[in-house]
Amino acid sequence: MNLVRRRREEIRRAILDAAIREFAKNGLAGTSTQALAAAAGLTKAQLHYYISSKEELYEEALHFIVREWRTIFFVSAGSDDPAETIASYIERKIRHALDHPEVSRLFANEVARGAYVLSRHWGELKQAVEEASGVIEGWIAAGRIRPVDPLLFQMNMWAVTQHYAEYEAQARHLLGVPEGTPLDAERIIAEAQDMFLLRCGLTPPAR
Amino acid sequence: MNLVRRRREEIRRAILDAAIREFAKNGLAGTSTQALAAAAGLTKAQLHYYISSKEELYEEALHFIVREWRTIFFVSAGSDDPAETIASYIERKIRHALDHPEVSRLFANEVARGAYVLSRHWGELKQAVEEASGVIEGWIAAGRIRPVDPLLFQMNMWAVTQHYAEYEAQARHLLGVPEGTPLDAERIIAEAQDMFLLRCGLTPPAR
DNA sequence: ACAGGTTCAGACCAATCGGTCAAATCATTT
DNA sequence: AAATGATTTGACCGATTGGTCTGAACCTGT
Repeated sequence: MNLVRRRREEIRRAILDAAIREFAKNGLAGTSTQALAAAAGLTKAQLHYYISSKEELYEEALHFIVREWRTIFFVSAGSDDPAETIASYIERKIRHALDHPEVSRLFANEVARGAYVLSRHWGELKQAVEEASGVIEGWIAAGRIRPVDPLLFQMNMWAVTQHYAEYEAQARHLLGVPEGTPLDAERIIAEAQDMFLLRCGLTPPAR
Repeated sequence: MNLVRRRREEIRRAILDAAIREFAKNGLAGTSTQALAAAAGLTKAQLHYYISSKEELYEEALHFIVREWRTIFFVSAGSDDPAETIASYIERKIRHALDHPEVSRLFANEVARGAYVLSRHWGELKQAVEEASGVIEGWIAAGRIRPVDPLLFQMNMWAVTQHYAEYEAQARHLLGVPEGTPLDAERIIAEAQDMFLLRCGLTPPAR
């Protein structure tokens, strides 16, 4: 029945969530199937009924993230206005990093290791980045923004927005925010937006 | 004799290097003592003659990094000129990231995991950051730079400079730089300097 | 009520884990 | 040359690893 199918999909979803959380914490090699099973509320044998191997689950989790990001973050979004486009991208990206830090951390960990598993999905990533580069170059040619290295500009936006997920523990400590309460998203977004807009010779919104 | 002592220190240094490399790749849990020993050119038993446990070696590696960084990176360096201070910090930081990416990666990995091992050394880090915040606030008060969130400004510099170590694989792919050749340090430094100087309302050097 | 497949759990596998140990080897001092 | 300490070695420990297998429990359509 489809009640059975729904239950199965719930379990698979729980496994994927657990995988992202656990792999983000200790990496591929550092995460045991035991720990994965426990985090998903299953026994080890039960987990292996749903997945075929740890490596495959790892790759599936990464693939899931890439697919999700591809649909959420596209620099050339909506408006044609450079300031609005950049500001909106940064806001969305930082909010995502603060709300789902494990996702960003898993991705970062994989890239830091050399991204061998991820390399299969790099084609789409490069394509998206080059599309955005085109948009930015258009802005420069039209004199709408100060000249910028389009690739590095994007990488730096990525660096800053990801940072608050990867370095959450450090940010907490430096900003004096205890474990329970969330980081001040507005403050972080404002500073990041100001920075990248000023880099482009654009006027940041009054605060 | 001291030839014996030198030999012992050579081995300990080889172990530390191997530890940084291996821990950076697979994290604490994901790195076996076997792999550590092999990377240092020793047998497992021999390794345990020099270290007492994997955890302790891990902590030692982290402590080494913090100590090293404390002496290399001090934002309030040399000159009193904001532009020069910022530009020099960024250059030093990015060169270090490109030359010793494993170091940055190990640190990032530990922080991403929650920095439980590192937390002991966070006092000194916070102190250094707050000193720098004082310097920056002084610049703002004197009207020498555009108002900035001093803490977030520093965190963003950290984010960008670290990024080219942590995301080296991605940067290689996007910039089209094959595995053997180094990334273009000048290009990366220039873009980063422009960004942070413009954020402060300062004029970047002509290129 | 029963047959059919789906899902589950416990025992189990070889391999590897971090770490120890005693015996052997090496280098150095006397 | 004998004695002494510093190193190295391979065998070994119990625990845990990723993964399998079997048989029981559980649904579900008839």
